[in-house]
Amino acid sequence: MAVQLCCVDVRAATLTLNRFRRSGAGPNTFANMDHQATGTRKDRAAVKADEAKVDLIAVVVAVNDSEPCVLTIGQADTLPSGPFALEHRSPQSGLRGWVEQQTGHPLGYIEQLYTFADRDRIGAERQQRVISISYLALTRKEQATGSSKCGWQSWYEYFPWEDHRSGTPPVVLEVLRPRLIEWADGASDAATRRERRQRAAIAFGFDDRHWNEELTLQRYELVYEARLVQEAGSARDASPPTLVHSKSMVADHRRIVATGIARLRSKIKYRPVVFELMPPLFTLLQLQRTVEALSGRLINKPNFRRLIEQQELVEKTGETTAETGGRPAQLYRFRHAILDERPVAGTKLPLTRA
Amino acid sequence: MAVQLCCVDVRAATLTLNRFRRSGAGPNTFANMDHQATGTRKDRAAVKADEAKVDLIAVVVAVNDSEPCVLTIGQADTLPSGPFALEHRSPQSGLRGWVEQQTGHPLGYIEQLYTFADRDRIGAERQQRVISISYLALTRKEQATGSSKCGWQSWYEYFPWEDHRSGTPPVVLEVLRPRLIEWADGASDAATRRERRQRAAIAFGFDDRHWNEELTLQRYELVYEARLVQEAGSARDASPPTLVHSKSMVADHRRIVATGIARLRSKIKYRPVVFELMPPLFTLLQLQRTVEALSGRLINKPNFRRLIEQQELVEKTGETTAETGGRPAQLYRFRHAILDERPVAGTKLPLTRA
DNA sequence: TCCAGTTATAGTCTACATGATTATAAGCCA
DNA sequence: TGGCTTATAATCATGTAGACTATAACTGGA
Repeated sequence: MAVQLCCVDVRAATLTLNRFRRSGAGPNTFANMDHQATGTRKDRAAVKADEAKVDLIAVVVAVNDSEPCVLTIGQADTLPSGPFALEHRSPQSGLRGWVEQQTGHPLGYIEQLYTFADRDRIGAERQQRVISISYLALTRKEQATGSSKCGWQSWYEYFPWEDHRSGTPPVVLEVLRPRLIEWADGASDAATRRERRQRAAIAFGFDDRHWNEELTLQRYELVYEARLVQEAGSARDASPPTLVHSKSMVADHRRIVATGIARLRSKIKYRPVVFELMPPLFTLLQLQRTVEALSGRLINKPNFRRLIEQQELVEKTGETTAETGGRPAQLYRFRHAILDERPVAGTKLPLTRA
Repeated sequence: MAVQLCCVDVRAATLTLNRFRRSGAGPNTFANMDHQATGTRKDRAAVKADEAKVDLIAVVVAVNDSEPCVLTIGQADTLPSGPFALEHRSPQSGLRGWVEQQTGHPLGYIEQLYTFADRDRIGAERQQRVISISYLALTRKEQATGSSKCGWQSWYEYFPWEDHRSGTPPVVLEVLRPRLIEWADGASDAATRRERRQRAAIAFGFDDRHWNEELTLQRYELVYEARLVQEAGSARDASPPTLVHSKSMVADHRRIVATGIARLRSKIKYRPVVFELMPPLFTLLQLQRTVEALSGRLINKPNFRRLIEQQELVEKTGETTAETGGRPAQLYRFRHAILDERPVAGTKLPLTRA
């Protein structure tokens, strides 16, 4: 039990983990649906087995002016997505099509995030399962064709507690901490109380622990479980929860964004994916600011430069730019060749928490 | 172009990458099907859009006597799998059901590997897409209920070039290297020849490069592209390829196993998943042998012990065992508590290649 | 013109982790 | 008893990460 709980894939499978926790602990809309559905569906299984609708959904990320952004449609509360249709050659190409159609934005780098299948979204009319394959895409804003159908939102609008570039944001200690402690103490048995407190402390770095920027998904799971975000819903709850101020999204889209952030924050440390978000020419400080925007924490400048330069990930162009205010900076470009030279060339970054 | 090619997710998406390469270069069964199908399907799309069969498929791993094994059915050439049916509460539970039914083996730890959707498996009768969600599962052999329906196969039967515990295996330098060079030189243009040579050198550590055990999938992709494994097929080929001696599997199951191996080899370095494969009590050498079995390379003993002990991942039981031949060894157990104490407690292992 | 402020860039120092190696202890078996 | 096995402790050299300092080059305003 403990074994399985703890060793589930950090990246995204925590979802399953927490679903399990929820369904085991008290009334929850999702968990209930789960049980009901299981009963009624079994009869149908023989008739119309294993048919499913497959959705493709994208977390498209860009960084502009040191602000990491995610591409949305609707009221800035929906991720671009669409069904995986037979005419699509591959899910990736299908995703490109949907995103371009809905936002006018062409995609470059795409990587699969996670396939969500255990949430109980049932097809509108018939008893049908919906499976969502989520993807992380990296681009630059400028590549947009000026379509106004879409919007770029700073991802810290949805996760204000994730930005630690100017120190721990007030919301963490002033709002989240007391609320989470409240939530922890609201558990019926002592074991759960202790476990909840510890989870919160680990995820948010309470009690002299260090902040770990990669735990974005775990943190979202916590505020969700503690019903501090709108998506968690407040129906049938005796004590209406006071929400933490943050922008919400439809369905579980915010959770998917959290999954994407966590993946990206982890990945920039061992693969040179940051460059997908950079313009062709850039200064080292611009590069640093981009990494800082993504990871949500500041980096020591000399160390950053040293690491980047000694890895031969970039090369000088000879040109300089004076747009930075102070002494003109060298303009660098990404050395694409590095990817052919070294096995799985990593971008080591000075982001290893103490 | 180069950007996207190189930055695709190493873990599994290399599949897409290489599919792309193949379809761009010469006749290939898969690539051709791709094109044909795209044409005929488009008409149907409006009528019966986005319906799909979803398959669950498992790479179940166990280690016995320093031999890493994968659970198979049939002629040791098939992974346990089955359709994701409406009666399944979640894909994980569905997978557990299928594996237990087909092999009699209960599963503990499960993590999602990758969702394959772009390969052109079409439903037998009707034009229908098949999506496979693959999972990596870790257990121990003893947990089997003695069902004879299944078989455990050393994964080095399928990938003989992956075991470097007694140095570089002869097959690499004596067979693979010349064949791959042959294949590289068989390309029509010089650029492709150079690129192929470099890919082979990186993946297999030729030309004084270091062996990187995590590149299992890339290596399989190479031998597949060079048509050195049976799955690649030899029909319609002027020069019948000479196969490298290795056990093959149905469809793309071997590729899925390669994906699982790569994931596991990477994961044991930063998360304490090895313990899922260990008995409750074990000696440090047994633990080391297990890690060595998985990674396919030897580890420095004192360093391994130091790393394991200082991370407080294990604790002494006080008991000792004399079954090891020499001086009796302390029996340890995994400290499950560590998972609650530390954020995302990692198992650092002295496997960082120089 | 000079100074304050900004950024760029080079270099230093320390602590610690890693890799390689050696030494000693404790059992078995011939 | 001695030689074999393995366990376990300790040492040493190397390299790297993190923190810090110093200098260079430009802008804009007094």
